[in-house]
Amino acid sequence: MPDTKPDFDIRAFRNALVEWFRREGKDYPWRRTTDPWHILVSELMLQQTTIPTVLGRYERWMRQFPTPGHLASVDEQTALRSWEGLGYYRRVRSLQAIAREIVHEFGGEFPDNPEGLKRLPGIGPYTSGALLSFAFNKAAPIVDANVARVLARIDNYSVPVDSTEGLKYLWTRAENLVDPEHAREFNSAIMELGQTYCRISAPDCLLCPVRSFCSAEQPEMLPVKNPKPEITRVEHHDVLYLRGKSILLARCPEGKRHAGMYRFPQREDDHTLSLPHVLKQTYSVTRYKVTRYIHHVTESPAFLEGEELVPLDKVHELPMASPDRKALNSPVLGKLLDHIR
DNA sequence: TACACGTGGCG
DNA sequence: TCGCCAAGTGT
Repeated sequence: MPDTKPDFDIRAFRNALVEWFRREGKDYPWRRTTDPWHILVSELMLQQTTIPTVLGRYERWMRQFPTPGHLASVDEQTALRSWEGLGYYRRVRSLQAIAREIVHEFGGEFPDNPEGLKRLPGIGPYTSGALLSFAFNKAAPIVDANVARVLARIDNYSVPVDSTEGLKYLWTRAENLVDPEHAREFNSAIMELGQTYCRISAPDCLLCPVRSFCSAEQPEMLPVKNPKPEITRVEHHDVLYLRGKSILLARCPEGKRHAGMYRFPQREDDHTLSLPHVLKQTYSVTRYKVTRYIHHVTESPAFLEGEELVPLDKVHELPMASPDRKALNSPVLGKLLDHIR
């Protein structure tokens, strides 16, 4: 068992890590607060998203929605629009659902225990631990990709970290290691170690503050992960249809990708496909590599479910996924739109 | 359990 | 150009 490794001095490990963090830890906006609302926003933004991306968005979001009440009171479209470009839009729906629950059910107070937190949508074991430690300084474990890498290397652990067995091991190990006296600093430290010295490629073991605790023989080979699904190429054909000073857009249905967001209407009929395209885009979305053609349609198509004409001066208010926003802002479409404005 | 869910940066 | 990856969760 991980907690019974004979020559591993847990207290010394905690001290080395926390002291390193106090010396060299970075200063992020979300490390300057213990307000659970601020911590929650930062954690949801940071899920599968890089720190530079979040640094470019976090403070503006907090100015717009400084309390749960501010997000609870706007409509979903406004919330989605504010999240635009960050991806994984379910996160902002969860955030708004949580905000409304905090305001209307919990009198504005966050739960400070794992049972209460994990009942909230979008909060899993990682985010629960992050809130408990970063906001409430409680000795809750966290395991994210950084912690998994650090722990796998420290223990020279070669079971896939995304397997059931691997996850169980890592969470148990994280729970044993977390410093009960300095949970906030310890969890920040172990994550930051994974981003700096214990990085994925070319780890800098010579400068690592906990190198004397590490068993890794070939750190660059750890952690082991399960293989990823293959990439599938797909083609989409969409239409640009303008009438007066409006554009035809489709609202994505609930429960599907980009739910609640607006996109160019899709068509697969032979007539549409026979028209020359005004724009060709390629982009990746999860396991798909998409080639998307936008055809300029001049005769009114039959409107399908969820499609509506949107005045061009309102388009900027609607939430759109990045490829659609980029298409709309592209020079070639811009020229067409300017022509009728 | 395996897959869906976005995006941008980097080697 | 391409594959990999990031402070994961829901189903």
